[in-house]
Amino acid sequence: MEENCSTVETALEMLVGKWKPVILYQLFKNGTLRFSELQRALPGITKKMLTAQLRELEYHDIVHRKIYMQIPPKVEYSITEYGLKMGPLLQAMNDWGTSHLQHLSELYDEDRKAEQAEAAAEIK
Amino acid sequence: MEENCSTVETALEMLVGKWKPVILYQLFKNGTLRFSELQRALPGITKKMLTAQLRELEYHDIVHRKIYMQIPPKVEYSITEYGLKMGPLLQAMNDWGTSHLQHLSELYDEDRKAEQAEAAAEIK
DNA sequence: GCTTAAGGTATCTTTTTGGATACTAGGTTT
DNA sequence: AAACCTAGTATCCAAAAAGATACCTTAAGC
Repeated sequence: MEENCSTVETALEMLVGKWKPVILYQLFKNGTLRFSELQRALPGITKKMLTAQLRELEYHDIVHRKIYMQIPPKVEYSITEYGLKMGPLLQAMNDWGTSHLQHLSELYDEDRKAEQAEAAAEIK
Repeated sequence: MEENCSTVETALEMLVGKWKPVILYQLFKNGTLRFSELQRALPGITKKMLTAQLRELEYHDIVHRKIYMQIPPKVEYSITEYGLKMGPLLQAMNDWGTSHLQHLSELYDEDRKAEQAEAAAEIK
């Protein structure tokens, strides 16, 4: 590991904020989506948030924004070629996250079960 | 990738919040540190924040808290055995972050250079 | 000539996060 | 008896992030 961890934080910037992971997920899955399609795919997101997150991803060269000059407007978003390189990292994070969820449930479900057993014993 | 991305968010929870990466970095590097040693290693962090971050890491079974019953108090923090398994993921994030920083600087430094060249051309 | 459409921006309010400061316990040192 | 030590809590306040809502554009359709 490095002397400081600003690089980890850089990686994190790409993913923090409640919406970026799911935006990336949608774009990785569907290839190309219009603004309104993304909005529909992300129940509860506001235009402001969606715009802000997409602009950050665009700045970082992860997402490409293609504007069609027509009215009503049409804008399509997709993962850039460079952005595709994030795939393995996202996959690794997803894998770790998956097994971590299981770890947590084993950890705390067992506590819960133990408490229930205890409670049951007291009733007797 | 999975149907939703809550697992990625789980992975992120372990790392978001300005302090967790550097706390983990210190503990991975040094093995075991007292509360006050961590505080010294993290210039600017308050006790409140340090405590909060450590408690979250402890809840997730990433960090172990060992209390010595003595006065003045002594508490040592270290990465759990389970937590060590995060090492490769942290490394992968660090690697991606490192190369991404370079990518960004290439992207935007070249713009700057191009602008400077343009400006120079206009002066002639 | 009013409405609808898409992709936003502007403004305000709420929520979340982080920080500053003061306080605690109780044995040891001065 | 006062001061110091460590590992915290408690309370209050500021800053940042997120959300709600209204508004803009310009062409087409009714």
